[in-house]
Amino acid sequence: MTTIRLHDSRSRRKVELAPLDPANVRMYVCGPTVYDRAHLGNARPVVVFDTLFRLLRHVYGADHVTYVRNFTDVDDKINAAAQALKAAGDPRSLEALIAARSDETIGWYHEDMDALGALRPTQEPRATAFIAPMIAMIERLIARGHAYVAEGHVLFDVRSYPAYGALSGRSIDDMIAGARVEVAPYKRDPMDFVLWKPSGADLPGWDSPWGRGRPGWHIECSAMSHELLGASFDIHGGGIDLQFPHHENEIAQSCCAYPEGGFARIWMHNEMLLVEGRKMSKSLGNFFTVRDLLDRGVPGEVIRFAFLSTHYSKPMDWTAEKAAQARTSLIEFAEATTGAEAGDPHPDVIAALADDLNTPGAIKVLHDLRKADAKSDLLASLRLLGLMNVKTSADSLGWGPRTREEHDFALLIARRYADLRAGKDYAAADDLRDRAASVGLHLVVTKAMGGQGATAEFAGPFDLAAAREALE
RNA sequence: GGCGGGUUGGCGGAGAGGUUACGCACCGGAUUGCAAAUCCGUGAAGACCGGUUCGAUUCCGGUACCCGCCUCCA
Repeated sequence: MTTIRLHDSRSRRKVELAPLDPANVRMYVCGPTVYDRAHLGNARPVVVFDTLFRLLRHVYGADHVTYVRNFTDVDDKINAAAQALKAAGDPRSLEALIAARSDETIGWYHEDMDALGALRPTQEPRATAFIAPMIAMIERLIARGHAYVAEGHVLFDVRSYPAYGALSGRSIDDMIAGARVEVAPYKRDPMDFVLWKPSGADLPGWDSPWGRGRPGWHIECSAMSHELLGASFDIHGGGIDLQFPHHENEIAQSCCAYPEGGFARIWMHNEMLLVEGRKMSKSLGNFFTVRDLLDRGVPGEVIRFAFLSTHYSKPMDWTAEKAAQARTSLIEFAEATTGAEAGDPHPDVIAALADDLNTPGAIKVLHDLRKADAKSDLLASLRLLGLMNVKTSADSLGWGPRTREEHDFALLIARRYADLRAGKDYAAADDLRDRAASVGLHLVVTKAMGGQGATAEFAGPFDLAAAREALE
């Protein structure tokens, strides 16, 4: 069996993945807060851990991997969005408005991540469906002396857990010296964080032993991973920006509630997506959504390939140039696999992925396979990476957001161009090509159909009515 | 201020203490009705300063610069 080695953020070294139960390899990845469209940065961990999920399924069997990714639907930004609707006169209850907003956002998320070729995780729990387990875990933490009640809040006592800070390599005292912690009079230690907080009448809340309130951010992942994966599991993933405090707090909660469990064995963190050299983030306002890109005609497959071309542990700058290169490579692979039946992924591709998900190394092998004309190995290898799973070329490489009519029209013109060339009426063919170019349709000869094929690509804005007039 | 990561050829981007990464672009050649594509080939690197070594871009130390976290974030 293939040995998978992964870089463990906690021990800061590459370790061999030795599943607790090879018949059920378990992975938890922090998912989105569902209040708006996912931005491109949100998509990076989705693609990274989807690739790992695919590798695990390949190695251990598709039915022997459990991948859990949560939806955070308890959040002040969602509350704010719902309150704004209510203030605008929406008659529905706050709870109904929040549920509607979450449902809508989850729908968008699925659409957009599907477009990137990401498989749906085995389970996608919503925080609101796990309030009872969260309350139970908080009670357990209080009972074990790791949490305390103060002014309607329940707080985790970081001093009660000596290993606090181990994941992110910092000490409580160092962090306090940094003096950027929230000061609250009811905290025993400035680093103590909220497990439960009170909700006023204008906020969603659940009854609890500490009154009506809502959970803090971190407890949901601890509670849901425990419910769905157990007290210990194999891999926990997320963006590096979650390493502190989110993951540190998860560890503290889970390990104090269930010290015999040990929680996640391997911690993986993907580096950030940059735009113009800066992290894409909500607070910087430099973000655009996956949907923006898809609507601009960048295929999801191109986005995925661009992500895979940089190792997950390195920051990646999103540029138009990178997208163009990804597209070029994908077109080559699409043409190289035309008509092929998928065989097995090439061992070198597996080996590259098994070495801490070395996707750039895997892409190098793809190029080797293409040059060797190993079609079936290449196709299977591409699919293992989540590429070429849909009909390729036209649909996946640029025509996606076009309407059916535009698509059909482009095919018609390409067909006509190919026919003219086949009839050696080059003057008419060239004329058609020039006129097509003038309305934004790029006609190119392809090797399909014995060298008699042609394809049409949309190059920028396209006006179907004007094109019809010019070409028919 | 504390902690963590990075710096590779024109650009993107890996591995490995000594033998071609790879892709894009460029250049030369082949092929082609024209465009494009394709094929073959050449060249080009590892921030800076020290150390270890027969040999370092690869290990160790330092310097500079960049980025991230410490505040919602993937």
